Amino acid sequence: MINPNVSVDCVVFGFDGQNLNVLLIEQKDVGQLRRFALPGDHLSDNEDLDQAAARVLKELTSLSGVYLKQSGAFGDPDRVKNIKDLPWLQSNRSNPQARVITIAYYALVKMEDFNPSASSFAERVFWHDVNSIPELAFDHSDIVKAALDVLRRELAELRVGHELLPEKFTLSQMQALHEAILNSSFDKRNFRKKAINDHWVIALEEKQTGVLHKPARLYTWNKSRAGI
Amino acid sequence: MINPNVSVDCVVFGFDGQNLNVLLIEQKDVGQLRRFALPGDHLSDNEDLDQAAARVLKELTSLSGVYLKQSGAFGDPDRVKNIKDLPWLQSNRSNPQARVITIAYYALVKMEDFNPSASSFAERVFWHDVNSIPELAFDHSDIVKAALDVLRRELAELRVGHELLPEKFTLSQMQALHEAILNSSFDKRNFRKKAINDHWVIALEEKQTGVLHKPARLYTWNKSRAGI
DNA sequence: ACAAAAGTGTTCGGGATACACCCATGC
DNA sequence: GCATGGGTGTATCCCGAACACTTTTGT
Repeated sequence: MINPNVSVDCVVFGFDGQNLNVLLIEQKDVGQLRRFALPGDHLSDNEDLDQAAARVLKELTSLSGVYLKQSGAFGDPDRVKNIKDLPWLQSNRSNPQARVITIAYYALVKMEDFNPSASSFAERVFWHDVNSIPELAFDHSDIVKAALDVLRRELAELRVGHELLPEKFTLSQMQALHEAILNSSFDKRNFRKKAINDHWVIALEEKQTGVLHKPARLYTWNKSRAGI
Repeated sequence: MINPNVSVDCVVFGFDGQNLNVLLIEQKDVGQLRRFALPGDHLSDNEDLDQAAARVLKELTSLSGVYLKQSGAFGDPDRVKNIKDLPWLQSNRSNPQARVITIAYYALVKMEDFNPSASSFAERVFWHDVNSIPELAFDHSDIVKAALDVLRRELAELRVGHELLPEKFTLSQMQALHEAILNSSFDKRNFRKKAINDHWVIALEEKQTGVLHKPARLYTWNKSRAGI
């Protein structure tokens, strides 16, 4: 049984080594409207909120094994009452009027690790650059904004981001990650000093191969230090 | 109509100039069990989560005009299934088995400003020192812990705490507030330097009266600076 | 030899910390 | 005059910010 009053929505941020993206779905809708939304659906009985988020994400996008963290609850009584959302609700919900409280989750993944693929509910699943998100269904734009805030705060405390780089990575890759998430840029020397002095990473006796420039030294996360 | 699946719980921190306390209720229970819990109840139709928190708090404790902020959602399917909670649920809920997802809110108040008084659901409403909280109903102990974490992070960024001091206050009072919330102590000189240099406060040309020692200078919040 | 990214050191200013004594008032 | 909290200054350290050139590899 599903719970008609409670849903979960997932804000999955994807990093491709360059830019930060958000995973969106294009919902099947009546008419030729293109509706973009976050992957989300109702809570089922006997499942935890965390489990629900993981299940829903997998069902809608085929992504699994993603570490989802709660980022807030959204319960405006009118959050699913906007006229623009009505056609979709009417063709997809047994009670389109029902009020829905949603619990938002967010996650960070390496885009290359996941091959999102659409399921029954979604016509299309795709990544979209986080800096130019189109209009989304319901209050999903607010949910993304809030999740991004939380993400940035967590990154500053190094509680997220470990899953976004390969096992062995270069400091430039790590810097690109921080720059993409925080949408800013840092001085290379200062960034490296900090990463090393604060023991975020451990230097390996290994270098990149196959690059057409000076190969960079590889590093790995200092697991005892970082919030892994 | 109330929503059987969603509730709000309020963690109201109270400051008396000395110590940090939490507002608890003693629920009416069958038998002679004393049950302590956070003020909380189900969401009603057509009310926002924020409104629900304010309403519930007022109904149960008579506190109103309190700025409540969300601190998390708790949705373990078994969070209201513990045997210790069953008698109360049976005598107070039409469907004691119903699963309940709760949205937690927290607030900070001056204890002297509020005279909590019990309502129908609560036998007693009282403040309890935050450092020695008794066992609470459901998962309310976890909710308090989580709220305290959020509160401390917000205080560090000076986003809370303004409502806890009189309009005009001394720097010692302010320091006591920070020390109570963060459960630590600071050097007087350094604390004052920071409060003044960072323009948290504005010095007034006024002094305390009626104290049996050197009267302290009074200050007020710098409203343009602080997150008021 | 050239392109492309890696790698590296120093200076400066500001904020956090540590620390001990005199001051104004009420009784 | 004594008890009580109010009030003040300085030295040190560490961190963050700014800033430009040389090195290594593949082609």
